[in-house]
Parts: sequence; structure tokens; C-alpha cells
Amino acid sequence: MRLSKAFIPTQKETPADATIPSHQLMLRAGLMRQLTAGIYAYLPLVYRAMLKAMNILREEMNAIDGQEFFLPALNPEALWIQTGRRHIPNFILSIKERDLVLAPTHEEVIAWIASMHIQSYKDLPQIWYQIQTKFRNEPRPRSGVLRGRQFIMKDSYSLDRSWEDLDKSYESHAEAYRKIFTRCGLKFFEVKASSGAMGGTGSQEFMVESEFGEDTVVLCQKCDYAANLEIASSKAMPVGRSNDGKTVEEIHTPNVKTIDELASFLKADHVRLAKSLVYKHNGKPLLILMVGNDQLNEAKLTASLGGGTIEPFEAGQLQTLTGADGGSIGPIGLKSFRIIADKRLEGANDLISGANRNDYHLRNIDMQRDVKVDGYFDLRTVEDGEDCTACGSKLKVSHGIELGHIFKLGTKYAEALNVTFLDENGEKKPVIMGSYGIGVERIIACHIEQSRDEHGIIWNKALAPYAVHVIAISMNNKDIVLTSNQLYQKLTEAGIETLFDDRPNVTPGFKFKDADLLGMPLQVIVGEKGLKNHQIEIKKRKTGERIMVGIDEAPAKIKQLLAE
RNA sequence: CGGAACGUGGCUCAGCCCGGUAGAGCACUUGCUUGGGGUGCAAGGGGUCGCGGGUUCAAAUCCCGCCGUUCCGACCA
Repeated sequence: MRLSKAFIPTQKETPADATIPSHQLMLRAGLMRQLTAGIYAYLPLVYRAMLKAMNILREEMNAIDGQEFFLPALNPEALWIQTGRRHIPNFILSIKERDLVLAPTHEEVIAWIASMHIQSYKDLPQIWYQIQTKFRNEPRPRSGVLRGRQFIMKDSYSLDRSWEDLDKSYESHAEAYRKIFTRCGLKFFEVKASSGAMGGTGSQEFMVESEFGEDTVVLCQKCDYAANLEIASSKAMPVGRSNDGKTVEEIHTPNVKTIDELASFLKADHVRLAKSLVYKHNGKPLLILMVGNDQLNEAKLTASLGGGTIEPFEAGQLQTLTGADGGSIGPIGLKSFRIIADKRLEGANDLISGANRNDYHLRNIDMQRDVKVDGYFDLRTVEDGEDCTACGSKLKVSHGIELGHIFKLGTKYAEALNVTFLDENGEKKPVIMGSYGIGVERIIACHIEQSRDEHGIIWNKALAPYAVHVIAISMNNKDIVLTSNQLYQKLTEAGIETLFDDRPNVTPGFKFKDADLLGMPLQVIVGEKGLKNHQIEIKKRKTGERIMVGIDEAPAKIKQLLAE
């Protein structure tokens, strides 16, 4: 492509609305323009990179016997009502005029097709995938393409006859995903993840570490333990027993509201303070006991309770039910509350908690003797520097961008949409499903996050829109024009994707800056300096290394450098 | 959904507090100039100051409402 004819609107200044580097560079390098919040127009240059990423996705999905579909983005609303997902908050965008919804993912359509045509165990297993635009009702799009309302996703779905076979489909996806991200040149890691509202029995995320990531992850510094903070656990020490045998007694704690105030007022260790958190679970009162300065992890709580709605109490209601205000609530003598506790408190005694009477607390509480606990669960949020459960080394809390997510769905959608097959014994069984997704724009944005410098993007060879960027220093010099044109032609004929900066009356400095901003792996500079010695110059974008080669050897040398 | 900020030529922003002829740089057009790291000079074109209402002799500027965008938080299959 000749730059004199190309539409690549580069910008010198950083657009005000972009705050993270990949977003800034994608705008400055003329890759995309924002239409409205969370919705972008992809311009020709980035679309080439996206097509390359999509090709890699296709090849690796085909390699695990995936079959490519193209499913409708517009779905009947009724289909989503059937699976109960129509009214998940902030999920679906809809077309009111026709009772249609814009599909945010495609489990429903896949299950609909499967319900018609999967009849026998002989029809299984299947892996179906597509690369398609998705729509989500994001309340707050942000970080450029990292969280948008419209984006392209490779989504695949496995259909299996048994849980063992689902494990195989899931594993082959995990392996394919590793190959995909490796081929895209991304430094990634995998974490155990929460299945969330997707439903299902297991899930794993593929992440890129980034301070701009929205996910918080826990990584072991030594072993390969890695988990999303939502489910991460650490070697948290049990509180244990001390001062056995003392009876519960009330202590006056005037104006003490918070755990920190309580600790300093009583000169007590935080570990001896059992903090009471009150919620309504499915409308019923729930009291959660946690060690003083541990943080409740709401994702773990939801999982421990087996789902349902969790909401805080309304003002005043608490007083009626407990006889006290927040800050003085405790597990003893509390009626009509279900009480659960964090595992660290299991079997502990010598604890201090609220007395259900304002300005009073109780001491010498023994969990076994005094509290009717309906289950101990791991409910705490892992903190940076805690010990790894697997190897005992220090854990690091970090941030990540989610590139891909794989789920074992099980039978949720099969049951809702009646996807069944007959097994060898003629018995009717639900199909076991898995679902797997990769965000195409995220591949691009993550690559740019990981591969850039103060001058611009540094594309790797796998994703680069063009492999080579030829720069004619001046179009007023006949030798340069002749040589650069011939070189452009030879490279193009050799099948090397080449961008040729043949713009007249653009100064060399301007062309260099643009070339660095656009970031193709190799820059080939044709100028008077080199031509004097019958040479041209090759610059590697990544390292800045410059190589002078004879004009005639240039195509071969470029080919060789691209093959490295 | 809670909190905050912003909205002025294509882009980055000034002007607003203290009302009185809409500005700069970049980009664009034309001419000359320059030609290995965003050349220099000159002349030009381009803006209902987000929208609506109000106050006023007079509103980009003050007041009210709405819309949009961004950031923090909540949420995130």
C-alpha cells in the first residue's frame, strides 16, 4: 500500500479522552475512531491486524475440530426469557420495536440448533465456534476497546455426552488458547476463576498482567499458583484457642463503632475480634463472622451460599431485629439470623464480639460452646504478601486484563432449551456444554500494551498490519524514487506486505516519526546517504538496530529478517 | 446506579471567576523554502461556543433543565 493513497489518519497529539497507552496509541496511529461510548470504528490499518488475529483463532480452533458458524446477532427475546438470562442486569441491549435482543453471547442460539439436530450419542462430541460481533449493555465502557458495548469475540461451544468428555473438550480448548496467545506474541498467564452468572462447574481465565486491567489476580511468586481474587485463597492461620474455660462477660465500650476503635479501646489483638456483618440472603437475615481486619470477599460469599440475592439491611430494620445498631451486633442471643463464619474462626475461642446492645461487647466467646454456626466457609479476601497454600511462598496481588475465559457449563442451557440425546441404552440425557471466549480487540490492545515505546507501537510479525514499511526520504530525487519504487514492487511481488511512504513533499523527519508511531517490524529507508554506496538501510523497529545492505540484496535480506 | 470533572473550528487547549467585536498552536488550502528525526516564511479557508430555557440593553461567560463524554466507585456471564 502506498501511503500517498492510504487512509491512515495519524495524530501528533494525544486525544484527551484516552488515558491508557494502548487506547492513546490506537487513536494516534489512526487505527480507530470512537463513535460513542464503548463503540469504535476500526480503520483499515487495525482491521488488517484484527484479521491476522482472527486467522490465528480460526487455525487453532479448526485444529481441535472446531467448526465455524456465523450466528445471528439479533435474537428473539423469548429465547433469552427461556434461559432466564433476559433480565440479568446490565447485560442485554434490546430492540423494542420487534421484541428482539442483540446477542451478548451465543449459548442460547447454539442450544437452539443443538436441540433440533443433536439426537444420538453418535452426534457427539461437537465443537462449534464463530467470530462475531457481540453487544453488551455495559454501564460504564472504559479503557478504549478493553471494555466496550460492541466488540468482536471468538466464541465456541462444546457439546458432549458426559462430564468426562466435557473435560476433554475443555482441556483441548485450554491447549488451543495457549497456542493462540503464544502465536500472538502475548505474555499471558492462567488463573482459576469464578463461573459467575454463567453458571457451571469450573472456569479458567487467560490474563495479561497490566496495571490497567480490571481484574485483580493473586499470583504466587514461586510456584504456578494463580487465581482471580474472587476465588483466591491463602494459607490463613486459624485463630485457635487460648485462655480456655472463661465464661462470656459483657464489657462496656462507649462510643466504640469500628473494629479499629475496638482494638485500641480494649488493647486487643485484631485476631481476637470477631466482626459481625449483616446481610439479607434471599430476603432472610444472615450474620457473617469474620476475623477483625479480614475483608469479606463477596464473590466467595455468593458461591458459599450457592447463589441467590445478597443485599444490605435498610436503615432501622437492624435495630428492630437485633436490638442494636451496626457496630454492636454479635452472634450471641441473636434470633432469626442464620449465622455463618469464616474458616479462620473454626474452633476458636477467647473472642470479642458485639453484645447486641449499643455500647457493649462480649468477651470470652467460644465458637464451639457459645455460637450456633451454620457452616464455616473461606470468605476472606487474600491480601498481598500472604502465604501460598500450595508452596508457602509469598503471594502477590496484581492486576490483569482478561483475554480469554473458558467455562464448563454443564447442563444449564441444555435443560432450559431441552437439548437431549439418546445414549447407547436408549436413555434420554441432557447434552453437557462448555463455552469458551476470546476478545479479538483485547488481543490487539494487550499486544500494544505489551509492545510499545515512547515513539509508538511495536508490532510483532504475527499481528503487524504490514511487515515492512519502506520510506522514500525524498520524492524529489530521481534515484530515490526509482529505487524505492522498484523495491516496493519486488517486495509486494514476493508476497511481503509492504507499506510504502511515497508521499511527496513530506519531510524525512515526519516520515520517520510516522513510521515509528505505526510500528511495522521493519523499516526500510531509501535515501541519498545509502544510495551513494548503492545501499539501502533496514531498521528493526523493536531494537532500533540498523543494517546497511546493497540494493540488489535487499529483498532477500528483508525476507531473511522476517523469517527470524 | 452513587461521586467528580469536562463539552469553544478536524485535534490539543486558552477565554468564563469579573457579561460588551470568538482566540492560539497543530492540522488543512495556496505560494515560496527545506530535504536523514514532526523544516521555515507568507497569505488564506473553516466555529449555531453541546442542546433548550431564563436573567440582561447585551451571554461562550451568570442561573435552571437536559444531552453527551471521561475519570473514581458499584457492577461486569
